[in-house]
Amino acid sequence: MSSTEIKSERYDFKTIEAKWQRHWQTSGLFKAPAKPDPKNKFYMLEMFAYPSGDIHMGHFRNYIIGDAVARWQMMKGKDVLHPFGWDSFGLPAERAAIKRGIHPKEWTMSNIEASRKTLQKVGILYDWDREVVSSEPDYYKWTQWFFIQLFNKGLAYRKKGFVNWCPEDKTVLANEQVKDGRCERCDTLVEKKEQVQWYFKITDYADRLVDGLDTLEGWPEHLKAIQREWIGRSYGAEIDFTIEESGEKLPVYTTRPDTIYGVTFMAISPESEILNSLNLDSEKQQQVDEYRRAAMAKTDIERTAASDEKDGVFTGKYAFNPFNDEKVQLWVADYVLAGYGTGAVMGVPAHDSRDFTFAKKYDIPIKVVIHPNKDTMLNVNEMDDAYTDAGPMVNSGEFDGLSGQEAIDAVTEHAETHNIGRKKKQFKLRDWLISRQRYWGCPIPIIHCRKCGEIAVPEDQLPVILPDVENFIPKGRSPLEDVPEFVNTKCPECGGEARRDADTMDTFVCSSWYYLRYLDAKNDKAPFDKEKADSWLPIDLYIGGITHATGHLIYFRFFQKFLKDIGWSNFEEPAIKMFNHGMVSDASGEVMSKSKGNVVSPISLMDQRGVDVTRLAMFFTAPSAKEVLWSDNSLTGVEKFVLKKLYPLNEKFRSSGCDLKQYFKKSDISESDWKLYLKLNQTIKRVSESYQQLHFNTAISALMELIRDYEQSQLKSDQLNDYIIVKAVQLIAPMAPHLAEELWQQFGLADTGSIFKSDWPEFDPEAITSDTVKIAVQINGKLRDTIIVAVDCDQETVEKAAFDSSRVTSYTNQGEIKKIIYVPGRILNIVVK
RNA sequence: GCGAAAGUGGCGGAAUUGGUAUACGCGCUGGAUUUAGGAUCCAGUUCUGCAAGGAGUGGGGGUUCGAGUCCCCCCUUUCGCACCA
Repeated sequence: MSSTEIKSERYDFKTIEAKWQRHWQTSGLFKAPAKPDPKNKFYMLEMFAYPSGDIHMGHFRNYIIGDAVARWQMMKGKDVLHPFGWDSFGLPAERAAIKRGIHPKEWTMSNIEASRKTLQKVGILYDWDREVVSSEPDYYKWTQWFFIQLFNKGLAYRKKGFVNWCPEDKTVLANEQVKDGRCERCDTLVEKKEQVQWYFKITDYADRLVDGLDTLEGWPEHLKAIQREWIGRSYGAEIDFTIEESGEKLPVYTTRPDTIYGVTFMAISPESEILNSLNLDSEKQQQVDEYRRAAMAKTDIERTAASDEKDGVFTGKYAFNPFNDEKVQLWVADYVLAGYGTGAVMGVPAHDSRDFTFAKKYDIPIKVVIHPNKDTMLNVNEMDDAYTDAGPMVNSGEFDGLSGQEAIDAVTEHAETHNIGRKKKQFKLRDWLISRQRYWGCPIPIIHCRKCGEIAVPEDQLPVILPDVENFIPKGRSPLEDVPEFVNTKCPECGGEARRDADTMDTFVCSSWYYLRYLDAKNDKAPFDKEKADSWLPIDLYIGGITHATGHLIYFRFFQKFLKDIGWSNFEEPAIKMFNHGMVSDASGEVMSKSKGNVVSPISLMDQRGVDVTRLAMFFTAPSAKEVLWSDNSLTGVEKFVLKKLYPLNEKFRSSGCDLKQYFKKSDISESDWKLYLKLNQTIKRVSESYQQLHFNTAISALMELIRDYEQSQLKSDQLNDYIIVKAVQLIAPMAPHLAEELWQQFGLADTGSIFKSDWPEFDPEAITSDTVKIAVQINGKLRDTIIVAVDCDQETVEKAAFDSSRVTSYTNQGEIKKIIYVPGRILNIVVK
């Protein structure tokens, strides 16, 4: 007979778990009201999940945090909304379906079924009535509706451009989906292709996306920093250079207009259109064409890998610096990015490292126009890198002597008044490329008519249904292209022959608004009802991985802002608090993965040791934000605690019928009982604070201490005995819900309803501090003794008590007492010299 | 290279934010019980020292009566950005 079986005779977790999971579902414990009291609501949300069918330790951790918080908030009397749904469109489903030779829809739906059951088995409570499935027409109808709203405002548009192309997945990717020049999903090197694609004009919201971060006090600073950097706002000036002969304007963006007199060349990106209109000599033209071809054939990695290598080709043409009419060489160089600024830069080798490297390589003149300060001069021949800091301008005509922001402002102002430039703000953020050449996604609701152009599908004709097709294997162009009954249609404007857009949307579009659909999931007239949605918004706590910092977490903020602009919401930001939990790795710190064979399934663990034990073990191992190095040893301590201490409380309960709402009075109970009552109230305080910070590990250790002290004392008062037991069980309930609910019933309290409908314990402010305190007595800051005194004791009495100790006097006798510092209730420090 | 966060026993981690460092748990050591193993119970467990004592929160300096906590320099680790002009 194994030990587990012996234990389970007493704590039969399988029966208990099944019983309460059934009960919570049938009683609708987590059914949220349609409209809550906005001042007393809590919207708890974990990130939209792809239905993979199983659940790994990382998911498990994510979900139990959300579950514990939701249950806790419910006990605190809040109207709680805790919904769940499935991000079911996209590549993984399609890939899995191809592998198994079944349709993605079939695969998706059976996975959702399995995943939902798993979550229920883990005891995670959601309001399943609000479940959404992004690949179902009743959901993606509204994804299309959003597209059309954006389209109508000019925020969804098509343009030709160089895009990231993944040759493995045979689709284009957004900038956010390319990591280190590789496809985020399959790690294939991304190529560049010039194609017409759909974009969302997120750059229109760039300022608000940056500025809004300052209002998000509940978001981790680290995460906000990542977003700020990604959006990459910078201030500078655009300055118009002029091309020799043609006189054509060639504007450049610079953050350092104060270096304008140091320009010795200009460089244009190989992708730039300007190069086509330069009228180059045939020899130069050939060299330039060849360079452009070579540069564009390179992947981003190749182009950026050797970042200290800079190369380019001289075009044979010149441009004029509008500030001093100096003639400078015009180059093509692939270190200049096409998508940023104007796709051309002014080269200031003395004050920009990249320009410096480039100029050195091609013997382009270097001209110093900034000095570190008035007394330190730069000598071109001695420079081995550019001087990029601020400093007084020199060799700059009327601007000499100005420095820093003052210099920048003066130069910019000069440019503006002479109409040769202007103040400019730039962003690194690009528009969001949302079209994909894949089958399993939300169709783009646009009809292309030869006469009328791009026409949005009228709203009453939504959804544009994704047709059921046999052959959805990616081949480099949209599979829907080859479905005539889908593509061929009539123009809604003129009624003539027209074609449907055959691309599907990036799944990140689907997940940009799902949090709103939960608020009115069944609405077939609108994506949601504004009143209902605004009564729940914003999300009070949003839990998910930091990996989405520059993707989803920017996109959904963009959508919320857009909704506000079109009058569909009163809120500017979707989530007031964001929390990133740490990863779960194996015991040696390796990420768990199938190929490494180190994956621990939370499901089999829970089968063997119980859901609540597994939950508590995960909570206890580390604070939620930190990485967990999981080993099954993590279970040992909490398992003992549950089996030997917590569950056996049912035998210690005395059924005294105590009043849970009352506080005890010191005069009514014995001194030793009072001591434990103090411990209880300190524990309530500590545990509540721990929940607030999602530091469940310290909540558990506080409860372990309480139960330890409880067992060591024999309580005289039956009332207090029961009071402490019940409060302790309430305190652990959000983390170990089945166990707590079971004990609650065994205590005979179930008549009043679920433990999660009971009042979260409040500490008795009269019973936080004991009336005696231990004071540390220090000599010169070093602990020498401790004394116990009354809490309201004055300094004189404490000193007297301290000097009664020979351990203290043996030090004070060795010198003169210079000073005595007393921190009431804590420390007495005697300075001896 | 730039930016951010972190560094506490053998291990996971605590420390009311400047006030008794190492709570709670794991592991380990000794003892009890047991035919044995496992399980359980009791005691111990930062290092050093027989002890009194001394040292001690990555290293070095500083502020303070008092520093894991604040300031400066350095080292290490993790993460993010990486030609954004």
